[in-house]
Amino acid sequence: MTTSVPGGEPRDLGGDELVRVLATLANPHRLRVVAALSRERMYVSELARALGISRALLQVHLRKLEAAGLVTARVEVSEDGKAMKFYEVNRFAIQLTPETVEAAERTLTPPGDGPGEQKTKGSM
Amino acid sequence: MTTSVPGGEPRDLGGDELVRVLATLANPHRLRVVAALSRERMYVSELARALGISRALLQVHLRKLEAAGLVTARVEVSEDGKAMKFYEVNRFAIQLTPETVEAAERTLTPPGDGPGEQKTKGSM
DNA sequence: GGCATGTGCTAACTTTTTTTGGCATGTGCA
DNA sequence: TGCACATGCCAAAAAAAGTTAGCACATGCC
Repeated sequence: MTTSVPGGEPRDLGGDELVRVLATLANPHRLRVVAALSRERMYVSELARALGISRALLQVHLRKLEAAGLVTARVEVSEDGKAMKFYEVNRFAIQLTPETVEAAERTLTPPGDGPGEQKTKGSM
Repeated sequence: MTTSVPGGEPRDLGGDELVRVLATLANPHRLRVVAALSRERMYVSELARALGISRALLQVHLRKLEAAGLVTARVEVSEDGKAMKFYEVNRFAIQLTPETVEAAERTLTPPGDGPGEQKTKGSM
C-alpha cells in the first residue's frame, strides 16, 4: 500500500529495510549508477568509464546497491572470452509520506539492540 | 509526477534535494521522530523523553529534518510562561522508482564541483 | 534561594562511510 | 612475450555522521 519491494513479489518493506534502501540511494554516485543502469545494463569497467570514477570505488557502491536489492549482477562471457559482469536495476517502487514512514517505524528494530538482533516476536 | 515536495506547492525535487531528503530519512532516530510527530506534534523535551534519547542528540536530528524541509518548528509560550518549541511534520510524498531516480539524477550537481556551487540555470 | 521545567550551545570523542592506490588474477591477440 | 582489457581484493587515508557531556540561559513555584 505504501512502499513496494525490490526482490520477489511486491510487498512492503520493514523499517530496517527501508532505512537501508534509503541510505543506499542517498548518495550521488549510487544515484547515478541506478540512473545509468536504468537506461541500459552495463558491465563494471564500462560503467566506471561512463561515470568517470575508479573501478574500486564503483565496486564498493555496486556492492551496496546489490546488498540493498536495488541492482542485480550477471556474469557473462563475451565472444572474445572475456568474463564481464553486467549489472541491471531491479524493479522497485517506494512511496514516502508521513504515513508510510509511520508504518515502517513500527517494525524498526528497537533501540539499544546492538548488532545481531532479531525480532523475537512471533512464533519460532 | 514522480516525487513530490516538502515545502510549498507540490513540485518535483531536484537530484541534490532528493539525496538530502533520503539521507535525512535514512536514520532510525529520525525515522522515529517523523513517525512520532506524524501522530501528534510535540515539543523538544517531550519528544526526547518519548524516544528515550538526550535532548542534545535529538536537537541535531531535528535540525537535519528541518533543513531537509520534513518538519517545522513553532515556538509557543505555555500558560505557565515557558517557551516551548513544538515540532510538526510537513506534508511530503516522494515516489522512488528506477524512473524517478533517473529523472532526479539529471539535475544532480555535476561531480567534481566542490562546496559552494549553484545551478546556473533558471533566472534569479 | 533551591529545585524542577523549558531552551540553547559547543568541544571532543567515536563510529561509519567514502575514496585512493596498489597489486593479483584471467582472457585474446599482434 | 607484451599489451589491452576484463575481474577481484585489501589496507590506509580522508571525510562525514553520530553521540556524549557539560555549561549557559529563562521561567514558575515551594
